[in-house]
Amino acid sequence: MGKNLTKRAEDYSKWYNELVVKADLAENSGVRGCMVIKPYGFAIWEKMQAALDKMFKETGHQNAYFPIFIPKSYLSKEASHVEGFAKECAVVTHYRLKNAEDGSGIVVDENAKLEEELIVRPTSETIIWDTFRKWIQSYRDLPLKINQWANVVRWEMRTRLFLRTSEFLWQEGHTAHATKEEAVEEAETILRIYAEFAEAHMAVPVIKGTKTSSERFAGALETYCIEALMQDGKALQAGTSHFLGQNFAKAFDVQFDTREGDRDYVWATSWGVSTRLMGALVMTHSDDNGLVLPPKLAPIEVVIVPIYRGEEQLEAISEKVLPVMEALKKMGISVKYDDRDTHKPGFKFNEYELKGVPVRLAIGPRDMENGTFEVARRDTLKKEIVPAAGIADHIAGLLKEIQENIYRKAAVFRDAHITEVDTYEEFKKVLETKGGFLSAHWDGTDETEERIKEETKATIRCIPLDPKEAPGKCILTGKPSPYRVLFAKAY
RNA sequence: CGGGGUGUAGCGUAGCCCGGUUAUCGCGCCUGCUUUGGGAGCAGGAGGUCGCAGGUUCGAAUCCUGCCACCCCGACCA
Repeated sequence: MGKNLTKRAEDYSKWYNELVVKADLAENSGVRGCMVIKPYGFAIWEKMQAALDKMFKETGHQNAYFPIFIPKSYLSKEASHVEGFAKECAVVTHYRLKNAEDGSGIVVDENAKLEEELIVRPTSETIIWDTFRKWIQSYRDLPLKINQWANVVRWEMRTRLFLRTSEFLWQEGHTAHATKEEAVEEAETILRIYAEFAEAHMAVPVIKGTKTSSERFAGALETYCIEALMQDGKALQAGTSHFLGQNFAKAFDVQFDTREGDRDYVWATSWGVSTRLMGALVMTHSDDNGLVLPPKLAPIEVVIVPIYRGEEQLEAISEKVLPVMEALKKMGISVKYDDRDTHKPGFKFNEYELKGVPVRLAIGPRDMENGTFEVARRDTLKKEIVPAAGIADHIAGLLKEIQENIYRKAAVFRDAHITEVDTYEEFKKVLETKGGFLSAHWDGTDETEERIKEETKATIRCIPLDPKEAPGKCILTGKPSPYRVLFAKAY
């Protein structure tokens, strides 16, 4: 990311905010940590949605929609769940306003107080499980695999654009299964889908793992996660998938008749990814010239900029451009022809670099003579002259290469920032100087994790799946440890 | 909720300490001409409750009091 980026969070945040605003992605709306997602940014989100939705449906999930308001009493049915969310809920207490008697404006009508307050959903487990009770009677109704695309509200004390906004968009999956094994398998399947989406579509390499008990979702028995590394050396939790056991089934009394004629509680999972992924996308690939978007998620994959003098030249150029656009569109590549005469080519070049458009074609008098296009790629900023004949195929290949290249670049960076450390001194030193993930031994206790967090601000991001058996000693206490876990400072 | 900081045009800002003509500059915007292969040049122009309310004063962006909003740090955070 380069010269403008330092290891200090406040500088990074400044850089990031500026980029996002300038890149037409989003800006603070001034509504308590919310964000306005501009059309260009939302187009990225829509592409993410489409790809994920396809993967969910291919694995037997169906979309549905549940209310945004949750009766307060629902939230308290699962003890650890309410404990985890109670402190960050927006509450609806009244349903009517009126004109103030002294004419000072609109006030809440105290006569319109709700019998039971409504919570603006911070997540939908409770209202969905209240519904699942009515939908599930027999093993024949299982598995029930539902996904919802929605907004949720969490009244965080401090917010950060994309990463922790008061309101955010996400998908939340909720499933019910007849057996524990099937539910665990579901949670792991979703984790694989998330990882595949992050790596193949977002070009963001991730580490799959499980959370320690202190970082686990409120109400879950196991939380699986994918963790990504940002360019400033901090980790970002990019998605979670939870095995909920029978906690919610018991809290909401969801029982079913088994094949054997018994009665049992169902086994549950829930999982989600949010607009935070867009933050991950920006912070993983962007450079000092602006966004770098992976072709698979770029709203515009190819932009064509004509360089001309006068109407006649533009018409002649357009004649060459239109067949290329047609050919690209036939291949399913999104292409924009920017023939505005209100901006000069140089301005457009910079604008589309800022927006992260993967490939830019330019065509001017010189190319008209030679029968060529100038092709520029966003990831390396390199330019080449390519014959017009067969250019669509060339571009299709280039887009694939860019998709792979930015993934490779991010993976090399990530791998270079996983450091094995064996002493607490080394741990602290690497954390301060290099950052990134620290692979270290831990004695498995909450107390040790807590103390390391207090002293260094690093947390255990995950216990990697299928850890190599490599016994060692906890860096803090020296007690035995079966395998290494990954620590990092996180967003 | 505690500590620190900032509010001046669409955006970024100078001026404030030490009150005094018409509130500074850059970007952007509008008009015209020339330009167009890496953010164009020149000329002209529009745009302001100086966060809000009150006070001191002949006079307040500037001093005083109160309030509000936002940012940063902390506590908090699938």
